Amino acid sequence: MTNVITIMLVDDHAIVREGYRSLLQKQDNLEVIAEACDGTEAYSQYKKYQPDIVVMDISLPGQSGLKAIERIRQFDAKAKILVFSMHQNPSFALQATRAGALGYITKSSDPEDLIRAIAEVAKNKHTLSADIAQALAMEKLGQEQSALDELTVREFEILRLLVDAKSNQDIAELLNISPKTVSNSHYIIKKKLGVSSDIELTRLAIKMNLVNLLDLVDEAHEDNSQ
Amino acid sequence: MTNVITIMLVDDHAIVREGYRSLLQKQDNLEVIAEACDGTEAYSQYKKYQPDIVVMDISLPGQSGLKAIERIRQFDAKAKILVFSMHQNPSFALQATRAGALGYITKSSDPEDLIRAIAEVAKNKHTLSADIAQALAMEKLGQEQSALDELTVREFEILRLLVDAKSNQDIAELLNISPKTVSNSHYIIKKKLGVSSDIELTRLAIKMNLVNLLDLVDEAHEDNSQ
DNA sequence: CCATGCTCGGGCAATTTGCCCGTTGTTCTG
DNA sequence: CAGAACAACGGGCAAATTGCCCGAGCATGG
Repeated sequence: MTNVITIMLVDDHAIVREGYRSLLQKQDNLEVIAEACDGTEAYSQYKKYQPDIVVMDISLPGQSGLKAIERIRQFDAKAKILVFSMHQNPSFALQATRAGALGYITKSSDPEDLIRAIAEVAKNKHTLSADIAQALAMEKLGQEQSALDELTVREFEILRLLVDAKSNQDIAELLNISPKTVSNSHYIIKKKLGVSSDIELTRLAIKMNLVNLLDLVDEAHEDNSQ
Repeated sequence: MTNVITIMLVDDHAIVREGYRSLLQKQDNLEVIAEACDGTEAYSQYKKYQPDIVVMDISLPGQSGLKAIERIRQFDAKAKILVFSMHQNPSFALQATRAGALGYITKSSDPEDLIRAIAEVAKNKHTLSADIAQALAMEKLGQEQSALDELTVREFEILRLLVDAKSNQDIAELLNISPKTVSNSHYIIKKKLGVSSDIELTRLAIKMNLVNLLDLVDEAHEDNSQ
C-alpha cells in the first residue's frame, strides 16, 4: 500500500510552507514528511528523510536553490525534484532542469496544477507549467532565445548574486570559492551576455527579469518611509 | 443628459473586475461600458468604446500596464486614466503619471476614495490617494533624494550618462573633457551616493527614477506576453 | 576510454580605482 | 573689492581589478 507519496517542502517562508502543506495534505495519497527553509537544510533533511519528492522554491536566501538541487542529486541521483517558483522566466526553468529538477511550475498555477505536477514527477516524468512550456516553445522558434541560456548553472547563480549588488568577495565567501574564480566567472558572464560594463549587466539582468523590479522599487519606498 | 461618466475597467482578474463593476454601478452617474484583462486588450477596447475614463491596474501580466497607458494616450491625448494599483510605492505613481495617467490610487483606499478619484479625473484633475501623496512628499525630504541633491549639475549629468550604459570614455568624448575627469566624477558620484559598485549605482539610479523603468522593461516582455 | 564541458583558480600585463593634489574660473558676500 | 567658497577640470600614483590565457580535477556521454 505504498502508493502514498512522501514530500519534502522547501521554502524560506514558513507561512508559505504551511499553506502548501495544508493544501497537499488534503490529498490522501500525499504526505509532507519534512520541511526546510534553505538550501543547506534541504540537503540535510533530504538525507535524513529521503522523501519521494522534493517540492522547492529556488529563490532561497544564502545558498541558492539550484545548488541545493545539485547536491541532492549528487547524493541521490534518483531524487525527484519539483521546482515551484515565482519566476515566469523560462530561463529559470531551464537552469532548474539543468541542475537536475524534474519539473518546474510557477506559483501562479492553480492548486490542481501543483497536484498534477507532483503526480507526474512521482512517475519520474518531466513537467512544466503551461506558461513556462509555452514560453520555452516560443524560444525554440524565434531565434530570440535568451543569451542567458548560454550561461552554465554556476554562472547563472553567480550572475544572480552579482546583480543582487554583492561584491565578488561576498560571493566568494558565500560560495566558498576563491574571489579569483568569481571574478573569472564575472568576466565570462559579461562576455557571454555581450556587455562590457556592470551597468549594462545590471540593466540586462533587469530586462531579463533576474531582478525583481518590484523588490527594487519597494526597497526605495522602505528607505524613504523610515 | 450626458452627465453619466462612462468607464472602462482594466484588470487581469475577472473576479476583481466584477467586484468593482458592481461597486461602481451603484452610482447612477457611473457606467461601466467596457472591460479588458491586459494591456493589448485595453488599447483595442479603448479605441472601440472610447470611455470617459479608464480605471486600470498596472500590474498586468507582462507588466504592460504602463505601456498600455502610453499607447492609449498616443491614440487619444485627452484620454483620462486613473490607475488603481496594489502598490503603495510612490515610484509607481510617478511612473504612471509620467506615462500619462491622471490619477493614481491604491487598492487599499476606501471605495469612496475610488468614486471621488473618478470624479476628479473626470474633471481632468490630477489625483493621488492620501498614502501616495504622503509618500511622495516624504521623498521630497528623504535622505536619498538629498543625496542626489548633493551632486553638482555636472555630476548629475555624468551620472545620467553613466547609467545610460555609457563608458567613461564615451562620456569624455561626449562632453569634451578628459576621461580622467569623468572617472574622477564617477568616483565622487559613487562616494556621494554611498555605493561602492556600478551595480549598486545602477540599482540606485533606477530607484531614484533616473532610469525610466519602461525603457528597461519594454521589449523584454513583449516576447513573453505574445 | 576519449572527448567534451564545467568548475576552480593561478599568472600577469593592462587598465581602472581610490584618493590625493593643484589650477582655473565663477559666484557670493562682508 | 578682497577673499571665501565652490564648481570643473585633470595630473599623480599606489592599490585593486580586469581581461585574457592557461592547466588541473571531475563528471558525462558517446
